[in-house]
Amino acid sequence: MIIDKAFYLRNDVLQIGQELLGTILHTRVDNKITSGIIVETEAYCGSIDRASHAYPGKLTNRNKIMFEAGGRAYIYLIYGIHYLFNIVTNKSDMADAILIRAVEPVSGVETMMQRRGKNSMERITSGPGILTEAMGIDKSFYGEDLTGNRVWLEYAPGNFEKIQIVKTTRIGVDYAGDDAKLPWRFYIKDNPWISKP
DNA sequence: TAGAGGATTGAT
DNA sequence: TCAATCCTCTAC
Repeated sequence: MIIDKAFYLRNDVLQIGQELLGTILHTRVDNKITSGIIVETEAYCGSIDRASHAYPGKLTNRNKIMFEAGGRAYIYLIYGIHYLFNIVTNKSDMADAILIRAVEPVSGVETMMQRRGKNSMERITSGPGILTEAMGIDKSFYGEDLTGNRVWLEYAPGNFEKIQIVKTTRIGVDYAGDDAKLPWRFYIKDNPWISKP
């Protein structure tokens, strides 16, 4: 079952960040469908979180999609190299978003290995910058509706009930001072696909 | 309009 | 440990 708009529009980015674990992310690029179970996320809250691009409610040309209503994709380039995929949540003017840091490949594995230039499944989607490459996500997905037919999410019945969620600090946000210590990174306990330093 | 730096990765 | 690499933001 496709995850609908109401899921993303709730005013609780931390709750949504955890509920996304175990759901399935799909993309359709070049008529090829790739899918993966979301196993690692990070929450960013624009109004109170110094690690967020939208702190403190700052609207720029880059992050403006975060101020739209939830259920859209926020894509941006980091270090001039990698695109990162974020899910916008909450109602309009509330700049909350969730970074997808890792997925577990489910289908379209051949396509993902090909895009990553690898011969094995090892580490083809275990990191925010490489899962976008594997799934064909680039800047053209900026603002894409997450209930459309290029990228969408789906509930995986039973998954959420059986997983254990680990809460810890986010990665690469040392510049955010005390907010870098917030336990807003979530991942599935013992899952081999989470990103590793 | 120029300059600094980043929600990362992979090779050394 | 460190370079790659380019877009965005900020200040002049």
